[in-house]
Amino acid sequence: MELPSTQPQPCTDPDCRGQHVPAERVALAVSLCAARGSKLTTLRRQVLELLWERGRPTGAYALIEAQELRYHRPVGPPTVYRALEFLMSQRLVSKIESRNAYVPCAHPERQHDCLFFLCSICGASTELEDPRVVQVLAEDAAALGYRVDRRVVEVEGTCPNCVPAGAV
Amino acid sequence: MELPSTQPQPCTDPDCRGQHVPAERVALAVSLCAARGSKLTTLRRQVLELLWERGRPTGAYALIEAQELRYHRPVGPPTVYRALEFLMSQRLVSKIESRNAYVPCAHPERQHDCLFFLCSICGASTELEDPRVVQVLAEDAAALGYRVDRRVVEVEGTCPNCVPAGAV
DNA sequence: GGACGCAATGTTATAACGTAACGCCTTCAA
DNA sequence: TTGAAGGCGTTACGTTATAACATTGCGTCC
Repeated sequence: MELPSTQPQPCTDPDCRGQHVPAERVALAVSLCAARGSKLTTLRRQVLELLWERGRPTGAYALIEAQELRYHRPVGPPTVYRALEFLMSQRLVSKIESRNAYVPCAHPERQHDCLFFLCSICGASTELEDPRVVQVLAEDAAALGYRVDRRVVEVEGTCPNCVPAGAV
Repeated sequence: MELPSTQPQPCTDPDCRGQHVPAERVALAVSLCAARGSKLTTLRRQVLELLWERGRPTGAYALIEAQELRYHRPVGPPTVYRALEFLMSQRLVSKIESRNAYVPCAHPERQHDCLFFLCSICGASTELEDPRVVQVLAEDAAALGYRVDRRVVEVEGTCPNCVPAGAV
């Protein structure tokens, strides 16, 4: 049996195997922010809800449209970007740099940088936590003399649903 | 002694310890493209030269200005983006997704995806090759059923020159 | 030579992403 | 009650990237 810290953790919550019901995730965010004393306002919560409901990396301007449709509350770009900035500061959301898009974080209760696997066909993203990546990058950073603030790890490819069975 | 493939390779060329003279790197690109039968035109070569001379991640619009200044050849955005697209297809250049900027690749003769360490203070970037990262991400991708096309690994932090001696 | 085909580049316009600056409103504490 | 701070609205603009179409240059085939 290996140490937990040497194994990847696709989703360590026993009750969550991809079953990230938006309402539950938002409720978790509400309680987290309450505990932290950070203000998850209505607008910020709505943006988070929209990201969960979308289920895939979503651009800021798509969120603006969605906000109007879903909540009948028209918002400008600065408003949405400010909400995203807050949500990222709370680790409730991550930016997918290679797409200029945003995704909700499955497990904001754990402070970590995630890996993201992105399907270039269907657009889906899968979040993963793997301490080995963190470890290796930390070693490399130390060898180079770098201090690490943030990790961006995005793997683009084809997800299981989009890979024809048996194909390379 | 460990296997080579398990060690990071900051720069395995014996003659290159950061001594990437632009002219030499461009000459390498010329011979590589000749060998591959791909057309490194004057414009494409100039863009590559500019990237080497800049020595740090550079945005497309900065390249447009530099092209005008350095070669007295005004170019439009599509032209520069096409040149970058070609250079990336040849692995002569990588895009730094977290900055919307482009860097020349130190060792295009080796087909690989690199890690990049980025200094948020001075803007410098350091390219690194580490098979361990490739290996770990491949394992994670396999576990998730993903086929991997491209890896984006960018570590943001503070470089040795910008970290005050002894600081965290 | 000249007509064709094709790749590369030029040109115009616009899409997509992101932010600066300023003002109003609410909240909360002194 | 008033002043400070944070959150949001609004306008305008800056930055990054691409669509669509025109033009150029160059090799090939007749």
